[in-house]
Amino acid sequence: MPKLGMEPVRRKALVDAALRTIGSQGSLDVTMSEIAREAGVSAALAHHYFGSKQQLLLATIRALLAQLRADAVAALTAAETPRARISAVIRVSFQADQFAPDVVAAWLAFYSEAQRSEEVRRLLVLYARRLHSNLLSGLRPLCPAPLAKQIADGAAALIDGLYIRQSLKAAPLSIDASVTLVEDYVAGQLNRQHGRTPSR
Amino acid sequence: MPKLGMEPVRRKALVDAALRTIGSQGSLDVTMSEIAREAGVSAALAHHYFGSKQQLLLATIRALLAQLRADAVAALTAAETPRARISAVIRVSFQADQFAPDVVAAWLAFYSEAQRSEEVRRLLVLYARRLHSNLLSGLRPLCPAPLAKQIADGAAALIDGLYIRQSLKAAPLSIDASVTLVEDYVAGQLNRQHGRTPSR
Amino acid sequence: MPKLGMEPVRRKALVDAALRTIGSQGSLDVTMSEIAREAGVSAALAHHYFGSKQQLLLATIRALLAQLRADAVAALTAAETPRARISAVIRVSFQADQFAPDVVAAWLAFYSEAQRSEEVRRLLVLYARRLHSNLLSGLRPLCPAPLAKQIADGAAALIDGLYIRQSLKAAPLSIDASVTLVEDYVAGQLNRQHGRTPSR
Amino acid sequence: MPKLGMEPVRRKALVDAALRTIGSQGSLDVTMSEIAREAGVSAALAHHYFGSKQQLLLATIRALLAQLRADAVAALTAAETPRARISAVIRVSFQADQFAPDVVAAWLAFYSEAQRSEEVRRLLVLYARRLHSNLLSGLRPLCPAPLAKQIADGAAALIDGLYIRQSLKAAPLSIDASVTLVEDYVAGQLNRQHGRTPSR
DNA sequence: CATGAATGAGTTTTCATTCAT
DNA sequence: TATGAATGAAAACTCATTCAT
Repeated sequence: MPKLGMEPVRRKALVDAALRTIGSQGSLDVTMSEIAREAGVSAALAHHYFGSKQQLLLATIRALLAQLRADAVAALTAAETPRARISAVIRVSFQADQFAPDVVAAWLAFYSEAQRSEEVRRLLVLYARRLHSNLLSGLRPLCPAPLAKQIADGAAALIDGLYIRQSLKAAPLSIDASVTLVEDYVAGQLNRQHGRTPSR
Repeated sequence: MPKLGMEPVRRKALVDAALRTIGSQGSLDVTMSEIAREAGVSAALAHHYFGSKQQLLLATIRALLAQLRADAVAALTAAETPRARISAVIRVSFQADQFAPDVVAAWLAFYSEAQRSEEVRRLLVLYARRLHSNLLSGLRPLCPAPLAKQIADGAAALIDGLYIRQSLKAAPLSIDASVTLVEDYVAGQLNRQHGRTPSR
Repeated sequence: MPKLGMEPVRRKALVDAALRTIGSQGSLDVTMSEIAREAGVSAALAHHYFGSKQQLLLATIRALLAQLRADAVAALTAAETPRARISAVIRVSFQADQFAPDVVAAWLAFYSEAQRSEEVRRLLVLYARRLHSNLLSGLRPLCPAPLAKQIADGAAALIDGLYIRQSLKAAPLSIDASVTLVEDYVAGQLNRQHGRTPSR
Repeated sequence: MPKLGMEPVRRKALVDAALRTIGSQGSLDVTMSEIAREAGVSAALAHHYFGSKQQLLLATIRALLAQLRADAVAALTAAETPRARISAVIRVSFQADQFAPDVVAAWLAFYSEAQRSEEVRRLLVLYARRLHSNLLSGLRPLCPAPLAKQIADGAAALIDGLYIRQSLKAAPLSIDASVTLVEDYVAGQLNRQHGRTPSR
């Protein structure tokens, strides 16, 4: 008995299933059948709704980024000072569900895919820019523009690097330690503006 | 025109071809045929010498890491002060050939593969440990152990993060800028030891 | 034009095709493509339904044995005296469709495969046991247990030996001659119980 | 330092290696490389001497049959009465080295191959005829021609059947029991000539 | 005499995708 | 809306065979 209005339900189920499957296998090399089975539908249905595996993958990445953006927006809205905005951005990046091994593995797979798919690349660049600009919005009031930009670059890289290292599951830093590391970086760099110029 | 003693020649040619192919496609999803063609031999020969695709891939990663290690050893040997050791490690990580888009793409692919292959994971963990300990060897004389460890963690993550961002090819930091970023991080953190304890 | 409920139809078609192909080639070294072509479907479909070549092969042997068993059961049920049971078992073993060159060739191939596949071996041992016990059920009322067992061993071996010789297609014994040979063996051995002990 | 007169040495080594390899794997699906390795030479050399895998296989069967024939000739020569000739033939068929699992497995593989190779078939037919005629030479003096032929057929089939059952390695009859079984068959049939006609 | 080097042809297997129902 | 049926295309891997040395 086909129900009406199933489309959004199925789409979401499939996107969720895709994320779970990719996360648990740590690779985009999952089959449509696996994803569909995980979602409890046939592979043909996944095709019906998304047209192709690539499209389902893109939808999945978009969903992940949308979630992250929503969390970031919420956190930024709640922050009352520039410094608090910075901390909010950092915290969101390491919040439990984003930093879970599955999700980290999925992120990695997406980065890898970005080498081949211009569209995936575009999405990740978007995320990178957003992270950068979110950090910047907190840093700009606190230091000169060039330094703010540099700190934002560094903090963003640090966050991504902690993700990648997390994916190795060896000597993994805890969420707290990760947050501390980035906070310290920002603090250290903000401090420097009053001291000597950068080394090297 | 078969010549004798071709085995090492072919092995190297295949490993090099694999790295090039993986780098240019940004994925381990390259076929043995592609790699073999790139190396100018038949796919059967690649199997003959490496037994399986997986083994050729492992040999490729090992070669990449071996090169990196050799460079690091050379750089560390030449360094005369602890501070110089740190800079040497940083510089090696961003030296032109390692930071080339192809190589960065290959790295990313390897990280992704580590999710599925215990052996690949082991190799990357090894690299991570080595980077960490190389940094530590320069940091230990300069600050208390806990701080040294933390800075090493941060610098390593920063390096990896700059790699990952490089792979997106958007707003890419130059080699120099990348080196500066890490140097500044280390400098900033070493500075902090005289101030208050890390935030949080 | 996909129809529903094709699975059992295809499975049977593939098993039949496998038996025909193996029989006509006299070897398990047939390709999935050949079998699939014979069944009028794609090789991919054969994999879809059986998972692997080995599984299709096993299903084929099982089908052959199941047929044989069904025939034996029917024949045994119809037999009214112990002696008739023995004759029934013998007759079934040489019934036209089992003794056809194709089927004999397939049997041979299966025996050969049993050397490598524990599962195939198990199936053939099962068949051997059944043949033995079917013979025994007729023999037991007619002579002491040890002799019954010996006659069953001999008759079973004789049957198998006639099969193997049949496969050479040289100086082939007819079905009737084969049946007579085994019947005579049984008769001769049953006779002996009243005479001297076995020679040697 | 190539030695002269190596040809017969290598040929024998390869044929022996082939028999061992086929026996241990229970199949003709052994590779030239395996055989060559077992013989301690390169696969190329095997080709050099035999031209093709098929030729090496044929040489191997011929060697096996030649050995069997030599044993039979020796045993027949030693036998002084017709009855003793029969027993000699039986004994040779079950002598330890022929009845070893490896050799039995090889035999089976050859029978299977006979379905595809006319040449292999010819060789096995030859063996079958020889066995038949060897038995006949002992039987002819003891009973009328038609019965002699029938007993020879039966004994030969019994021998082959015991081989095939041996290959299953389940409830295997010992060499002695196998010999007894055939002897009893012959004795029983020779006896019958004085009694009633065959049943059925 | 002997072999390492090399490959073409072939086989199993996987999978995204299509289609009729 | 949903799916079972079906396949073409591609990929890893194997192996007998050839050839130059």
